[in-house]
Amino acid sequence: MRNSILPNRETVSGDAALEAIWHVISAIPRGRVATYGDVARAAGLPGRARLTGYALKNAPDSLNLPWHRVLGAGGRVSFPNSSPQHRNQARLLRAEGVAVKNGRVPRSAIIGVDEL
DNA sequence: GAACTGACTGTAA
DNA sequence: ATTACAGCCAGTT
Repeated sequence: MRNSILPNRETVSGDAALEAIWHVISAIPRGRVATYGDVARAAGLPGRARLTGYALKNAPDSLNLPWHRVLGAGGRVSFPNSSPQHRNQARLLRAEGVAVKNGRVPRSAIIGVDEL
């Protein structure tokens, strides 16, 4: 069912999964980061790292989601090094005390599933 | 329903 | 370290 009854939603289907993902991301403490895979796993969606990306892209701004705290595996920024998005993310992370070095963050800043 | 796409990941060259 | 490639699973076309 493609939520055709929902009035103000724009064709969102995996609502539960997206909400779970958003919830996990919102729970990431300031100054820390998590990986897509770990977020998905913590949301009860093992193996759906990509879905995490989808959820993030599709996330409404009204949620004020800390999207910048979500990085690729090994604490890598999932955007091209020269991309404005990448720079923005790095800036936001540094603003909360996370050292971003060449699109990378220290392992110590990355938190595991159990801490999510 | 097949094919394409992706804010992913891990392995190999 | 970089690039390629193959799994991966859902959502979109």
